[in-house]
Amino acid sequence: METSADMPEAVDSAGEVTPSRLRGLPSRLLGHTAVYADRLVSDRLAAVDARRWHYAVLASLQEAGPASQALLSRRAGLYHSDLVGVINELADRGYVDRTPDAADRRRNVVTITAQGRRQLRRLDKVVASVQDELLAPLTAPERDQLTGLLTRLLDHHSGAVTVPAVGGKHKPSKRAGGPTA
Amino acid sequence: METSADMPEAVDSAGEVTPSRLRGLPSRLLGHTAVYADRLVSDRLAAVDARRWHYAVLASLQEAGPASQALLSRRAGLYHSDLVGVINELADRGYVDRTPDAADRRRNVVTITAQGRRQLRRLDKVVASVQDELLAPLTAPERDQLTGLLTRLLDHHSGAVTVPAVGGKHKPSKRAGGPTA
DNA sequence: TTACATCGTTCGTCGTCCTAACGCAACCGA
DNA sequence: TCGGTTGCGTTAGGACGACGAACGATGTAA
Repeated sequence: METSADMPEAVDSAGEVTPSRLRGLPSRLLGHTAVYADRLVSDRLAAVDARRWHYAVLASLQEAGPASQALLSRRAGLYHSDLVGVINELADRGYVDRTPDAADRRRNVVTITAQGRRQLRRLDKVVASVQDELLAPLTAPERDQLTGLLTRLLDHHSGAVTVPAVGGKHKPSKRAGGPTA
Repeated sequence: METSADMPEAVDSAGEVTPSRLRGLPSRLLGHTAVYADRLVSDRLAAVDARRWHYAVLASLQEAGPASQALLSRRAGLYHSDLVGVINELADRGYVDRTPDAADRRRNVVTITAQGRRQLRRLDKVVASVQDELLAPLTAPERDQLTGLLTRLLDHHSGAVTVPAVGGKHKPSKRAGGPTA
């Protein structure tokens, strides 16, 4: 259809309408809502001096028990490079202990502390309320639909070994190889 | 519930299960799928020497006609700071013209060229096929459901003037003020 | 012993979102 | 006609997340 492109004085008119090509684009909707969600979560967590990964790591420790950093990074789904800082922060706040493993001196064993458990419970509440805030406009069954659909997308793309390398002509393509999550 | 946390030898066992607290979290699902989608889109676009913003800007020019950079940035939803580089890239490739506006010498009028239109058509195909790839596991009605739900979330949070500033105690909160998009 | 894999850590890249400031030009009210 | 405000394009930069590369120290298997 190509909505008329050669209208003259469209330079001004302050029309700030999103192009129709973009308005319904799933990838775009996904990206935008994710940005909103991230901001919401980060802000709410910052109010209790926490970050997203704090929750993931504490939850992982609580549910699956003590772990080496390598294992922990696989379980929580963040890069081992980035885990270091998170563990530092959690240790500074007294939420986890990081002690060298006697059995394998390469490893650190990370353990959640009593304070860590208390913080985790606090975060549970914050996270739950943030989900509620995020999904406010949706009814309960709609929320289930959404998480169901997203879960299926995620599952699908996790088995697919990521982006089968299209035509790799122009650029070295960057970003190949499946993620950890 | 608290799934047993004090199981002994959980340090190894290579169990890479995502904690149950995280598995169904909408904000997390959203973030992860968005990352996947972004990567998919970026990779596919890179194959035709394009980036996400290229598409947004070309689409905006095509649908709403020539515009100053300021207006364009509002329409396409990217920051004027970042627009500069995008326009440079598009101009380098001959997809847009950037000419000073005689009527208002502060402005540049950005116009899509014939080549730009051709590229846009190319990108249309790429983008469409990427959506298909992204939503592969979903049926047509399910896809509609998903975009519908996401749209509603987005609409809701767009009117809400963004994050009503919770308690602002620990940190200066960073990131206040509503976004452009 | 030699070769290789793993672990923790540091550093650096890239893209996105967003702020701040600059010089310039246009506009508006006095 | 002037002076202030506002808008424009541009540059520089910070914060943050996903991700890669490499290194020394350690474990493990040939």
